[in-house]
Amino acid sequence: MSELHIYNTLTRQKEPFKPIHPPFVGLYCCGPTVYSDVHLGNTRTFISFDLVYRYLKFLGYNVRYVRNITDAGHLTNDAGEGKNRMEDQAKLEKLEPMEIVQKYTVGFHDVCRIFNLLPPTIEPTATGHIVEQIEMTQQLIDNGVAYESNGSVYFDVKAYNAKGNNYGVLSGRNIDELIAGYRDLDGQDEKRNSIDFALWKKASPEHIMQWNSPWGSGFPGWHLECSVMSTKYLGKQFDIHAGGMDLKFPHHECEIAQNVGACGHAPVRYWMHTNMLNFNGQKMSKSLGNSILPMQFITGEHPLLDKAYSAMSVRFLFMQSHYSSELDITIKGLQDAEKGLKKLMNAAKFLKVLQFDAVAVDDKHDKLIRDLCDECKIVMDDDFNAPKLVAVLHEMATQINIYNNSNKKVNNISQSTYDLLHTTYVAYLFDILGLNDEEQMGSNEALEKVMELIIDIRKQARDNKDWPTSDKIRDTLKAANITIKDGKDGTTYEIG
RNA sequence: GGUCGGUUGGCCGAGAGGCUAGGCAGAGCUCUGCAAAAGCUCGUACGGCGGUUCGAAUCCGCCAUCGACCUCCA
Repeated sequence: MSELHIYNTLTRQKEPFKPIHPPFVGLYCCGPTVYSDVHLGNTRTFISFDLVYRYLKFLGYNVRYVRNITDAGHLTNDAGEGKNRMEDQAKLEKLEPMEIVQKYTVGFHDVCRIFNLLPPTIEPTATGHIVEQIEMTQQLIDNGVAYESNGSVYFDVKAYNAKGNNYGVLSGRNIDELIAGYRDLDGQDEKRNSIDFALWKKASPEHIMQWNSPWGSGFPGWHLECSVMSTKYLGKQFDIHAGGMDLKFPHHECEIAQNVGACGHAPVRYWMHTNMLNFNGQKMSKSLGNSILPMQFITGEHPLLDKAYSAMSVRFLFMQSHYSSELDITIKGLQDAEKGLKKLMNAAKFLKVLQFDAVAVDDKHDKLIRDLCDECKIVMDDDFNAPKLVAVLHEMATQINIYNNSNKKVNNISQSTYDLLHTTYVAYLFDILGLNDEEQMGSNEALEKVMELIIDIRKQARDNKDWPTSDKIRDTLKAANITIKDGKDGTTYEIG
């Protein structure tokens, strides 16, 4: 039996996965900032860790999956001065900050549902943990690695390193080089060193989102909430921390420093980072005009898209590349994914109607099927290798199709192998890759009855060799986006 | 400038010192009133130059090239 290995970005190697307190596993993923729509790259990360969550559960672990909602406190330097994003956006749209938060949180959850993400077991918000953030800030001051300055509190990176710690362990940076490379930004004069980062930020009177603290009225710094919430729900040391590669520095680096500074030891055993998403070879960004929202893929309403693509096609496209690889989305890639997914779903349908009828077990073929089933676990155990799993599923689909073509009889493998094929294919395709059959989901009874009738009428016409009528039905339906499929065992239809 | 990753067949994308990845496209075939759909079969690639080795796409070095991060960002 293989065992799960995870590529740990902290140690830069693949390591066997040993939970701290089996069978429990703590998994933390940096969630979205709900001041605007989640974008697709963000979605890729969440889908990647949905896969991780699903697979850990499949392996029998009792997983607490925490994914936060950042609804306060992030700073932006766009205008040359520190401002609260939530507040900026609120002014633009003339809404209350919490209205913005609510709107985009709901939108985020819609996207999660459509892409078939399992909800995390806890989804804490930053604004719901202000007290804890103040407490951790105080703890860091007490421990001598943070200082108050003009109503704000900063993490003292040099003092932290002087205690034998290493700010830069995760991202491979060196603080002297960082200090040398920093450009001047407003508010730097409050800091002892340019690399010090805010734990608590003083709020000017016009800030709408602010809370009282021992240092005056203000709001928490960018990195603090994740340290606080992961510690609160997963403990001072937990198994897996996940996020996008671009969060490695400074966000995750700061998180480590905060946790070590407050608790005295490293918080996370395995760090996992997803790679970036591009569109037509370019980073997806608003400024380049190639940013497409997740929902726009579903509706097809975007100039760069030729048509609508289902959420499952997009999810499948993601599953065809490893989470740690860059992924370039193209129209061709979307089309390919659509077809590949359909093939896998068709095989799942065929699998349902196969009948077991072992006339003579062919040991060689029996082994072939068993090996394919075993391969599913082996490849997933290898750092969640979804693309390879997809390849194995395709090979299984071919075997299923061969049975389907031979009178739907499974006649050369043992009953137990047949059962294994059945459970394995379904488990990995639906439960682990998290794909579902959208065609089936979209079906409704009334339409099915109508189609049954139409197909029957067409059959009569065909039996009478009334080709004009039969072709008219086929062509008219085609124009209505319904494809008639004449098979060996009768006619079926497909929407789309 | 610093840190870290890529460069695989027509396209996408895994793998990794010798053993078929897989998908899409393409070709052939089966089915079929025609077509479509569906299915089966086939294809032998690893940026360049050196080196290590019995053997390298896989390891080492150099070069070229693309990109990410270093500032909010998944």
